[in-house]
Amino acid sequence: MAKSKGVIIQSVARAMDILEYFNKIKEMGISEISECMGLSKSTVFGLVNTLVNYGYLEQDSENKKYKLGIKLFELGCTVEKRLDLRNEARPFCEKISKAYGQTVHLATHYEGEVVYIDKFDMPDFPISYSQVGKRAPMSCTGVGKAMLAYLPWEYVQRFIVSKGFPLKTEKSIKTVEELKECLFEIRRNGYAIDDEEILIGLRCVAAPIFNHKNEPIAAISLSGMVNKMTDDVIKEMAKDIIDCTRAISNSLGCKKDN
Amino acid sequence: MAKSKGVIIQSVARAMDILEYFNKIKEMGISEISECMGLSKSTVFGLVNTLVNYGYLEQDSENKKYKLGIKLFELGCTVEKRLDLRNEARPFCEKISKAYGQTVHLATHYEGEVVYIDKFDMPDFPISYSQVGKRAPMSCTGVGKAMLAYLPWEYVQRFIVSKGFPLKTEKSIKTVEELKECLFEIRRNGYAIDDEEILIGLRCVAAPIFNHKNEPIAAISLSGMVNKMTDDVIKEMAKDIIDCTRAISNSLGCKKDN
DNA sequence: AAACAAGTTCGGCAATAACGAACTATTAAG
DNA sequence: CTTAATAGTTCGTTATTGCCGAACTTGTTT
Repeated sequence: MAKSKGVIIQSVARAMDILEYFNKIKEMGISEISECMGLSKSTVFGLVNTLVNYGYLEQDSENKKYKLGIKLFELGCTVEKRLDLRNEARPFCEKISKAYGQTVHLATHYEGEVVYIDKFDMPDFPISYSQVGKRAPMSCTGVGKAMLAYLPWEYVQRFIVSKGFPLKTEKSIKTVEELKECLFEIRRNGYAIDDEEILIGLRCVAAPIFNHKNEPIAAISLSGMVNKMTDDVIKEMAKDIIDCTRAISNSLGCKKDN
Repeated sequence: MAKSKGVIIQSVARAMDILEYFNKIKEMGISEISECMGLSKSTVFGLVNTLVNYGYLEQDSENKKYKLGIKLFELGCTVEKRLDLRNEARPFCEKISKAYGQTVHLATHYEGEVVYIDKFDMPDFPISYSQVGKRAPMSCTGVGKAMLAYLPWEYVQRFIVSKGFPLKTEKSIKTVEELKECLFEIRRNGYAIDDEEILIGLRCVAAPIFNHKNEPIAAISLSGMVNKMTDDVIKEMAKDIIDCTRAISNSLGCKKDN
């Protein structure tokens, strides 16, 4: 399932494949899992039973089906606290979201994917594709491209180019040349634009956040419907976003202005 | 490590023991883990390497140490969304917290322990023992006792009595008789009081939340310093908390008024 | 009441995880 | 600058342990 590097303990890998499955399908029984994963019922039962014992899965007493357990919430909270970036960024994101009345995303990257770690939605125009904790392709999002532009080319090569470009819409980046050109422009401007590349009708402006080692560890974006996001508006937004990301970067110990 | 029920897959159990460890000590190396768990370095390496491959652990590129990975944040967020209780309760908690200017906790229970799922802190008087995602003993907390009072006695027996009573302060419940007496009174009053039973100087009032099956699945508490929490104040607070928990219980499909 | 479906248990075989030792890499000390 | 020490990683062997198929149990449907 996952790209194996070095020693992989089969049963542990299978257990985590099962958890992964539950991240998509929230409730499943033993038979269902064993069918999906091509394992015998008894094997799955052993794994699931172990996961239940540790609180990673819970069994519904009514329909006997299993679901993700509260232990994952517990561990997830621990990780969340480590993301102190989130706390640093929160007031800035809130402010900018209110200022423009648009949705703001805060995201980090992990192995070539965007992971949303915070979101300030507009009640009247909620964006459903992004949810805190969820992933999205880097090449189709403003936040993703903003980070890619400042990541070493080996990273881009390894996690983006070699995997092929996911086509979310017909405007999504399709080739390496396109990507290179786009990243070059982002570095020149200091901000990234997503012009209906993940969802038709949606445009975003994003800028990267740097840590003390000057690595782009996150990004912030403002998203809105195409008709409201004219070139002039975007330019204005970009200024404010860059002010924000610079301030956050500084608070994380970043010295330079990228 | 954990109480084994049925088939337990050793390597999976060990992998989860490792994750558990990281929930306490945030950064560890291979040698450190292998020492703590009494396993050979190579065994630990295999497990850790598998966990890294799946994003459950991450290795710091500088000091080579490992820490909990972002995948846990991802799965934790999925679990969090399932806790729709949290969303239902949030406006009520916020309101009551503001009304009294005191800290409000929302907690559920799992295997005889309280798990905090939301918290509204007072900036000028933050309570540090409770953090979202963390656990606490049921017998020492208002929220815990409020739920225990309405849980079947087998539950109390199995998870509380048989485990012994944790003594957080000298006022913590020490005996079964004390507990029985206390739970009886909670049922009579409809609310629970924690009088410096988890932390000296802290008093709480709590009431349980019921689901559609009339099971006490959560509780809300108001906490404050002893001098502010006089008997009269507590009685007044109790009324408001019960109003809240009744409303939340109803929104979860609970018909009865307990 | 019987047939079915889903969860759970059992026993035997062989794959696999565990271990110790050897090998790097990095850091501390002499 | 050399050596020692510490921590991370790899390898090969062995028997432990996890895997499977089949049987058993429980509950539901026709």
